[in-house]
Amino acid sequence: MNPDYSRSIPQVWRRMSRVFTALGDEHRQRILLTFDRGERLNVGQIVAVSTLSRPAVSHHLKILREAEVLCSEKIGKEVFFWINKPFLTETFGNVRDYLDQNL
Amino acid sequence: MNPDYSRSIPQVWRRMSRVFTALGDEHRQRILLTFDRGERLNVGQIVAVSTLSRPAVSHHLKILREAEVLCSEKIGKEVFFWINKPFLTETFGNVRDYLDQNL
DNA sequence: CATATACATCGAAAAGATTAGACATTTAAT
DNA sequence: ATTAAATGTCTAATCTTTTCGATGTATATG
Repeated sequence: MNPDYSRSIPQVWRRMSRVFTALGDEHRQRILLTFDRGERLNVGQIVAVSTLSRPAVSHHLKILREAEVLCSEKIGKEVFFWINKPFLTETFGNVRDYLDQNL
Repeated sequence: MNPDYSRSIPQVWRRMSRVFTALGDEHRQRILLTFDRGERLNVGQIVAVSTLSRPAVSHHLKILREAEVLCSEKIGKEVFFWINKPFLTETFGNVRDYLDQNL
């Protein structure tokens, strides 16, 4: 048993924590799955297929961006989002490796 | 763009959703990381290293069990928990494969 | 059978997350 | 300089999750 309740969360888990939280919400999962391969979507497009208001979508996009699940770039008046696929692939791989090696 | 906002969550994601939610909470992450390799812990042991009350720990264990992150078995008066490592390894692998193939 | 142990559940309070309207900001076009 | 378009932020209401004391249930033990 690892009793070190205060310092026990390793780095790979800390970074993953926000990913778990970000993807634990069904609206945010739907946003993620709205993207086709390599596609970039602006906020208006995401709002258009969502059932939520624009502020709500904006809120969820912020959480996804802060978790590094999505990247964003402002071009003119628009803000484009896309999936941070390298990060997600690496992170899920890391978690699986951590499981294999430590748990 | 995938505009099918209502039916778009694939099976692998539906099952994963509860895992994300379960692991999105820091208390539940700490519980998971309390286990050593292949170890089985009873509720009392988990409560002992936690900063939470027994009902709170019980609540989190229920969520982890329902997400299939942990397995449990009652033996006598005690309930033992252990990490469902095969499921976690498989599920994180599935998610990574899904990312590679679809996003 | 009475008591103790280990755990789960109930219920209410507290904390936190989500939501949408109103407002603010940035950028482009006239 | 005005106006319009795209997006972000603020705020308050609502909803959900978390929390713990109290109570309930199952199992073992004297």
